[in-house]
Amino acid sequence: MSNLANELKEQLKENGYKLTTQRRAVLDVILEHENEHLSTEEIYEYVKLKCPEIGLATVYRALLLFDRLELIYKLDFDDGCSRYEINRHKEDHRHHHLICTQCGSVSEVEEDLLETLEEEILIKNKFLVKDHRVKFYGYCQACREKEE
Amino acid sequence: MSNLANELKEQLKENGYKLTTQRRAVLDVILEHENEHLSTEEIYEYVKLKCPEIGLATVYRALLLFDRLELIYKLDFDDGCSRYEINRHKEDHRHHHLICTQCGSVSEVEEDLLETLEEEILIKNKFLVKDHRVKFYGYCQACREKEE
DNA sequence: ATTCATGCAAATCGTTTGCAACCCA
DNA sequence: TGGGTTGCAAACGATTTGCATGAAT
Repeated sequence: MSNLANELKEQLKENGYKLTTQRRAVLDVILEHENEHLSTEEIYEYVKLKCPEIGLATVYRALLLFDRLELIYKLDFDDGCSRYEINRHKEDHRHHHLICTQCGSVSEVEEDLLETLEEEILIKNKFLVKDHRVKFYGYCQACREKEE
Repeated sequence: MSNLANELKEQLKENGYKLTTQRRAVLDVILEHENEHLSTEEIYEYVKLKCPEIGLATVYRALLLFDRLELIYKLDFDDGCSRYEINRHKEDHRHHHLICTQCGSVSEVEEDLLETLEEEILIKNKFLVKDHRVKFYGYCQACREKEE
């Protein structure tokens, strides 16, 4: 059993949940497709290759659970469905998304320069920021080159 | 007719759309409830006071149109429905949202300190940022005071 | 008059839920 | 064994669409 599988097992046990074949399969698919921002339906299609009998509802339930346990992150790229990525928050691998409004591609930035802004917010708004989500909209390199 | 109504009329005419009573009513409601982040259903309820015969579908269609014309902004606070606010982008009144994960309240920050980050993104990622959306999650003042 | 917009109801889509059968701890 | 978990199908809620009627330019 891999490192991550063990970690998952522990996380589930701590909260009184069971490590089932289906849950393993769902997490494995997300891990095998890092940076692809798979939607629930896409995850379902991939999981079916390993687990042909799995139901869509089970995938939804697994994703809901992983999201609550903060193993994964729900993303919203305004395309009408939920997408997910592994939560690397604890390792401080926070990143933001660059969404190209021309071709729809999504890439990532590793930067995190929001600390100063968060300090200001605490002072001015008395609001304690614990997390943030940032989406940048614009034109990717490929689209900009095509434009010329 | 107010400034904004005129602006709306012009925006619609430019694109070959008509200024109908219903569209006026929808925009008026959003304007009359600034900073309230009304959901479609809430907008519908308010609009019915002025326009009792209006159908929910018409509200959806008006909001879709205004969003495409960038008169309004669609917001997503993860509560399962679309919310909207007037787009003050052109006036550079850009703001971000502070979402309290305890009580669910949403407030606003006027700050915009992302320019430096956007410059860096252009250099490192060759991605030209035209717009961005930022959501901060944390604890509002009221909830933090209750905690103590 | 023409063309676009509306209201209504039905259709759609993503997601959730109830329940009997099932399986991990 | 027993309570969490699954698969299935039905239910759900938000949003969209088809169509005949109605209104704005």
